[in-house]
Amino acid sequence: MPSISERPATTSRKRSILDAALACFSERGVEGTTIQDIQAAAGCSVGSIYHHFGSKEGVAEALWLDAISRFNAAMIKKLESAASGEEAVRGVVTTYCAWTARHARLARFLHSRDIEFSEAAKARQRALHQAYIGRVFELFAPFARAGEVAELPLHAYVPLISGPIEAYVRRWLGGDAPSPTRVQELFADAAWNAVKGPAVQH
Amino acid sequence: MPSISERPATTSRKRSILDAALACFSERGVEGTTIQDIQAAAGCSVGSIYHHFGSKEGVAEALWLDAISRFNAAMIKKLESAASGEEAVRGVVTTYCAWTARHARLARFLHSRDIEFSEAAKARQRALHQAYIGRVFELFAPFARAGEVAELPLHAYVPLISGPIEAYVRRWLGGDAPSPTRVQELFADAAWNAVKGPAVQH
Amino acid sequence: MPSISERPATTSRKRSILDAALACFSERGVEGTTIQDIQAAAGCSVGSIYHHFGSKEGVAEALWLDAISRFNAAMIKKLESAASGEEAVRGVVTTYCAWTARHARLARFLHSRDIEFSEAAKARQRALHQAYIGRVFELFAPFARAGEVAELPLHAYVPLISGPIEAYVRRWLGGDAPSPTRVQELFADAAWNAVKGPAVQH
Amino acid sequence: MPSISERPATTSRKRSILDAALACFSERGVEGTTIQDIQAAAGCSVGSIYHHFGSKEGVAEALWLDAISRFNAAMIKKLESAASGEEAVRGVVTTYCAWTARHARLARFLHSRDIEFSEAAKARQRALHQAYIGRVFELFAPFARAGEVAELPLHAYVPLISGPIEAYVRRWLGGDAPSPTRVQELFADAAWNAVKGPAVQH
DNA sequence: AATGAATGAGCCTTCATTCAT
DNA sequence: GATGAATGAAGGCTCATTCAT
Repeated sequence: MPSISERPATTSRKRSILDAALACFSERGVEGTTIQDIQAAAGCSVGSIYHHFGSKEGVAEALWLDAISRFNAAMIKKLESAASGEEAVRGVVTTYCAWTARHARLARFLHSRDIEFSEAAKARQRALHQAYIGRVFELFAPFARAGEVAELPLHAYVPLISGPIEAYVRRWLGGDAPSPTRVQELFADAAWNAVKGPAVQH
Repeated sequence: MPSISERPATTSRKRSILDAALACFSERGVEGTTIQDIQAAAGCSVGSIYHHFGSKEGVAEALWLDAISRFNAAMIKKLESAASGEEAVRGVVTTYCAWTARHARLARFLHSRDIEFSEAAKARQRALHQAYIGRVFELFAPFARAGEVAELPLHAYVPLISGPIEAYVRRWLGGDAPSPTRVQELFADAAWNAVKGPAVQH
Repeated sequence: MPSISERPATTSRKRSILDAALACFSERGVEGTTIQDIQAAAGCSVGSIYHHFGSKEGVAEALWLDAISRFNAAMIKKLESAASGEEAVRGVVTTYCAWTARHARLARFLHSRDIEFSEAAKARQRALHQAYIGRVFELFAPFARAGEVAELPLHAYVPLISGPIEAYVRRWLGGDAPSPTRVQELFADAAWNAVKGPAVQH
Repeated sequence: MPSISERPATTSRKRSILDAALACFSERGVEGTTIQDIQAAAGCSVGSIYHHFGSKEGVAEALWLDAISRFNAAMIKKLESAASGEEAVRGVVTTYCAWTARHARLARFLHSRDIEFSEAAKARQRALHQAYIGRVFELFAPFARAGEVAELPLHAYVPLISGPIEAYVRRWLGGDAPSPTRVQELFADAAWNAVKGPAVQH
């Protein structure tokens, strides 16, 4: 089972290339960023990027998987400390807000849909996602069994809980809305209302 | 005030170029599509595209504004027939579902964020959006005044109502979830719960 | 059946690119020649080469097939006028000499083995070769039936007749031997001796 | 005078690099082979190749001179045991066949013409060749003086004797003809007929 | 002797755009 | 309006070579 924990530290050169790439990607998009851009930002040679990542796509993929791992780790950590269904659901919304605010560029990168990843990268992502979503459902299971959380179609939970805050954050990242911290309680309410179960007093 | 109605009829050549472009864009993305691709798909010459749209970006922009206009028109039409706040809110969700299902490629194109449009196009879009959102609030105003719809921060309404179904549809377009028609009532419930006002019996 | 005749005249731009490529290839080899070299020699743009030939390899292949066609045509023409087996065999040697002397750069290009052609090009070459070798055996058939030419393993004829002059010419093209015209009668004798049949007075 | 004998023993590391290089060269050609390819095939580091050979060209040159030395040694050994002109000439053909069959990859490498060697290497090669060809003519001299071998232009001997079998072997190496052992007697006959002198009964 | 990360000049190729017909 | 050959700037990538360890 793929690990959900923080990725191990990479060599500083690899790390600095990823950091430089993120800066470039969030300024000009992935397609709009050239290898020259990354190389100049990282203060290394073109060859070094290819030595470590094989291709420009390889850099984007490494960054993508890295970002997913970090996000998942933050979310799991929060859920592991939740003592009730409500706390868990509200935690998803607030953690989404907090992580996104702290890692705005990484979040923008994860939201961008102008990348076509290799099959290998997508497979790796699916593995990460399976491990992640499996753990999430595992953590929610007790609350579901207790009737705190309603029984809904499996694919409905995530959109119902995260959809509003995702949509809001997208607008915020695009400069079309104020900071999400100002609405997070409101959106946490909505998320909880959308999935709370029969055992909860209405 | 920019028109919200259906796009004006264009020459059949322009139309066929837009159709070809949409097919290419949804297969390979905007950046991934070349003028040659569009030209081959439309069965015309390169020069013809430049004659009608001036540039590749011009094609994407025309298609973008066209899609927005069509979507907005469908939504406004639905809202104009809503007799209550609940009917209006649920109408947003179901119309979003229905339009997206009927125009999947166009929806995917609108969802893609790999385009950097010209200032002129963005201005035109803003104008369309202002007209649209203005009309939407105009149509909701009576229900808000009657307390059917809650008073919330302005930027919260759209994410709360459309966020879940948008998130779901994104997954569906990506092949990761079943057809949205199966969950649209559930999501309409959630939308209504999220914004219904004090005048409504809970 | 593929034509053995001279290839039809191509547009002058294509022709001038092929000519420039030949000049470059014979000076620096195929691997050693860059697209920039060809472009500069042809006085055209980089794009124009790609427009007509698709790739650097495409240029080399077109030149290769062109050279083969021309050589084959010259050889067939000579053989069609041969009235006896001896005349035909000696004709192969003298035509080889003459064509090679007149088209030294093309001959050097055909002799170079530093090219790896595409399957499509190799298939086209095989077709040309089949048509050529078929016609050659057709023209030799009467002399073979008459006993003027000996019965030998099929794969032995060409090496026995052309091998010595080919080896000599290779040395000449490499600057290691005098002009082949000075030895062509000697090599024609050897070729005829190697394949003449029982019906010939020894 | 440069030695004609078998190459001196090298360290096993140098040997394994040369073997790996030969394998790569015969699969992908010299230009098509990278230092990385050789390094991977030899199971050593990039630096090690540079330590031993100085450059990629240095590897090819060492292999080239090694192959030439080996071939020459085999040929000289055969000629030293020839008791007559005919035996010598036939020996050239059969030795060419045998050596080529036993060292197919090395033979293919010697046949390839996609290498541009350094002046130093070419000088070394010329020296080897002078020593070799000098020894060959020395060994043929008695037979020539006795009239067993005809008086011909100097540059004609090698093409007349070796040309057919070279041409045949080239086709065999290219997969276009059966094993040369099946025609070697026939080609030996032809070689002898091409150069036998007046003292021989026709 | 061995290692392999780092370098960077240079190459092939793409593709939006132009313009003469 | 339509055509498509021509253009050339710009980008991704390769790979021989170096050098600190």
